[in-house]
Formats: sequence, structure tokens, C-alpha cells
Amino acid sequence: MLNIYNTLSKTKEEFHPIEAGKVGMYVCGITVYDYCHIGHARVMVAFDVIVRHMRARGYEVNYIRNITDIDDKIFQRAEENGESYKVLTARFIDAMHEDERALHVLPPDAEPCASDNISEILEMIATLVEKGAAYRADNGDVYFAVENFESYGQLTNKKVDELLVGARVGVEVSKRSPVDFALWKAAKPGEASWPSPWGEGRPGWHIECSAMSTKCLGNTFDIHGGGPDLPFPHHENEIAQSEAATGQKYVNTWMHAGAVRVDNEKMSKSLGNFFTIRDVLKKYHPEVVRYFLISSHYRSPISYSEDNLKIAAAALRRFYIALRGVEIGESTSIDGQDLARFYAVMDDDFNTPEALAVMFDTAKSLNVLKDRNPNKAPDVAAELKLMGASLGLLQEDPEAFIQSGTEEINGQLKEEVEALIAQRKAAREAKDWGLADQARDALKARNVVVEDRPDGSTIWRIED
RNA sequence: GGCGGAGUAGCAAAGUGGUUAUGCAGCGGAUUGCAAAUCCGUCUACGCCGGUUCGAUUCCGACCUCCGCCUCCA
Repeated sequence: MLNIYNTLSKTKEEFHPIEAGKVGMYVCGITVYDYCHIGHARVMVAFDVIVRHMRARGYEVNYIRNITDIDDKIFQRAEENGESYKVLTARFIDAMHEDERALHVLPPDAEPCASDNISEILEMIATLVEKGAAYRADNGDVYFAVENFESYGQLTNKKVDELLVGARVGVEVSKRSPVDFALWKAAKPGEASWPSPWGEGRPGWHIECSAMSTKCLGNTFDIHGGGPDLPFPHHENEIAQSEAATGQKYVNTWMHAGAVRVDNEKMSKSLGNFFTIRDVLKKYHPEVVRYFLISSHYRSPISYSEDNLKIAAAALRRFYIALRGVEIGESTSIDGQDLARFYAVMDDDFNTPEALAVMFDTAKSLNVLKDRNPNKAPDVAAELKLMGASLGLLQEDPEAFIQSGTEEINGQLKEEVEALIAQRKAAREAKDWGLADQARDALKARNVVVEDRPDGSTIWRIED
């Protein structure tokens, strides 16, 4: 039995999909006008792990993640660059897919774009206008009439009258109420636009998710997810639009990932304190980044720092050292004690830190078995690898991972390292321990750690 | 101000009304020429103040501090 924390109820609930064994999940994706940063990576990885686990538990998951390719920032950026918005978004969609693949994030089952779903969007707006839930203002925009939707604020406990008090005045005089939000925006000169019953224009931000999620998953679906900054206003507005349009409940379970912080502040584009995925991946192995992102619970805030990435690298190295030199067994049954524990803690709102703790226990057992009962090691190794796979970890060759970085160090250093290792080997054979230790110190000064193996060979790795 | 989240040992991070979280670091031991890796053992905890309880880090209340949302942001 899966338990999931639901933002709507603010409690952990037993998860019962609408259709037994099947899950419809929609996650808000990226607005593609720039490279993805670690905050985006967190959402991608969190829901990737969630989907992997649900599938491991036998659910058939239909995972939809949209791409927002119509947006003010996109148009603005395209104009600055003197290119069409389509060229710009195509470039950043490719970049996003590259980042995703690099992080071993499995692709969603569908990735609808706003620009490919204009007719669905227009249809939903028309329904809302017909039902009196929305209106065309005299500036050509179409707005959702928030005050007509009685349960507005149900997700984030907002009260309309309090929102009205805090509303900025005079921003948009055509709105009947300051809390109303745009479903359709009248075209501005030079901007991409589409014909509509209300004139040339383009969709507002929130409506695309309502229209596309309904198209892909139906009026009511199981799980809707997204980043920490989306509950209000975006998801609140989605609920209002969709429920006003269909008259049915929109989403059963809302899931939101926690923020990535830098120096105790949220990483965000507006603060400019973000690290792009591709830059981080230049310094750290993709699994290290994944490990960092799931070493805290998905709803907790995490701090991006060099130290925390190094801790992740060390932790992952421990797993790979345990797997090193062991054949991976053929099969492993769910009766495996650690595996059962692993699934149990993951069933409890995807508790990845606890799941990693189980894996450390398994790694310890594996280390012991390698010494004392090697026949059993392959099965335990298989168990560990299977758990890792559920998290998108431990998929590399252990030796390659442990030595990762060694092939990238520049040629000259590598020659030096190999020369020093040869020198040390000769000294050890001559039992000249002083000279041997001197060589090891020289290696250490280059962040190279050596390890002598029982067969007399010496391996090395970079460790800083 | 409203809404929501959080304060756990040197660091990171789970969890629980009474029994070892876990990883890194430290300390002692095994192993090793010495190391590394591994194994065994071990020291540092639950923001503050009350309450409930035989017993609270865990439940309840107050307080302090921090963070997020309330404007585009994952």
C-alpha cells in the first residue's frame, strides 16, 4: 500500500488510483527559454524516482509532463535574440532533453506543448465563457472570474477577500476583479498569436495545463505534481478552471517537491542564484547529482553546495566499492529482507533517505559476504543493484565509477601518476618503504589515492 | 499580516511515546610493510519553556529562530 502526502489535504493518505493498478500523473514541466537549473533537476529526479517506484510496485503509470513554450519571457528572449520563438524553444527543449538523459531521468510518456494544443485550450476557454465562469474584457483579454468559483483557494488555503486586500491596484483595469487571471491574452504587435473567437491572441499560462492534462488523462486524474512555487497561483488556478469547466473534481492527489536552496535562499531564476544542470555535470558524475537530490526527502528543502555534492560522491563510492569485484546474481526475489524493507519505506511517501539507509545496510552485508561467504554475494549484489535501479543509481560499472574522473585528467598528470605508481611498485618490491611512501605522498598531493590489492596490483582513484 | 513548512549529534539526514537510524568525519581494535578499502567496537542529539504520561526528541500549548508561497519562477 502506497502512502502519499497530498498537498490538498495536508496529510499523508493511502493512495487509491481511480482505476486499480493504473496511475495517471501530470507534472508541470519547464518554461523553455533558458537552460535548466538544479531546481528543475530536483523536480525531474523526484518524479522520476516516484514513477520508477510505482512501476516497480506494479502500477501502470501514464506520466505526462508538459512543456510551456508560449510565455512572455520566451517572446521577450526571442525578440532580444532576433529569432522566432519556435527556434528559441526548440533549442532549449533539446537542451532540456540532453540534461535529462545526462541525469538518467526516464522520459515521460508524453510531453505536450502549449503551442500544439491551442484548439484544446480554446475549447476549454469557450466552455468557461459559456458557463459564465469567464468573460471577455474590453481590452480583448479573456479572464477567469475568480469570485464566481466558490471553492477558490482550496489547495493553498487562500481566501478571496484576503487576496483582494493584498492585490496590487491599477495593474489591469479591464479585469472585473483584481484577482481574476487571464485565460487568453490579446495579441501584442510583433508577437506570435493565434485566432480565437475573442480575437487574435495567445493562451494565458494556467489554461494550458488544465487543457492538456484533461486531454491526456481525463477530467479527473490521480496525481498532479510540480515544483515548490507552483501551488499558488498556478495550481490553484488550474483547479478553478478545470472544475468550473467540467463540474468534476480535477485532481485527487497533489504532490509538490521542495526547494533547492543556495546559502539558505531559494534557487531561482529571478534571484539569479542558480546553477545549471550542465554546469554542475561538468564537475560531478550524474549519479552523484542524483544521489544529492534524493538524499533528502522530496518535500524537504535541500541546500546546493560543494560540500553536499562531495558527501554524495563519497556515499555513492561506498556502494560501488561494495559492488566491486562481485558477480551480479541472476535473480533476486522480493523475499529478500532488505528489498522488502526498501519497498516498504519507499511505499511510505517515497522516503528515499530511509531507502538509502537500507541500501547501506545491504552494502555492509555484501562486504561481509564477499569475505566470508562469497557464494551468496552475487544474490545480495543483485538485490543492491535492484534497489539502486529503483532510484536510478548504481547503473555504472563499479570500477569505472570508482575511477571516474581519472580518464578526464589531463594527459600529463596521468603520465606522472603512472610513473609514480611504477616507481612505488619498484620500491615496494625492493622493500624500500621510505621511497614507496614518498611516491604515495607525491600521489596524494595530486589528489590521487592508491589501493594495493591482494594480487599485488595497485589501483588508484581521484579523491578530492 | 495570511497560508504552509522546518529547527535532530562536527556535517548531511531519517525516524520513533520506552529498544543501534544511516552516510561522512572522530576515536579504539582487526587487517596491511605502512596505507587504502573492508570488518568489529565506540563518543558527540533531538531549539526554548510548560503540560499530558510510569516514561517525550516523539503527543498538547506557548515562545524563539529560519525558510517558502501570497508577483513571473521547478
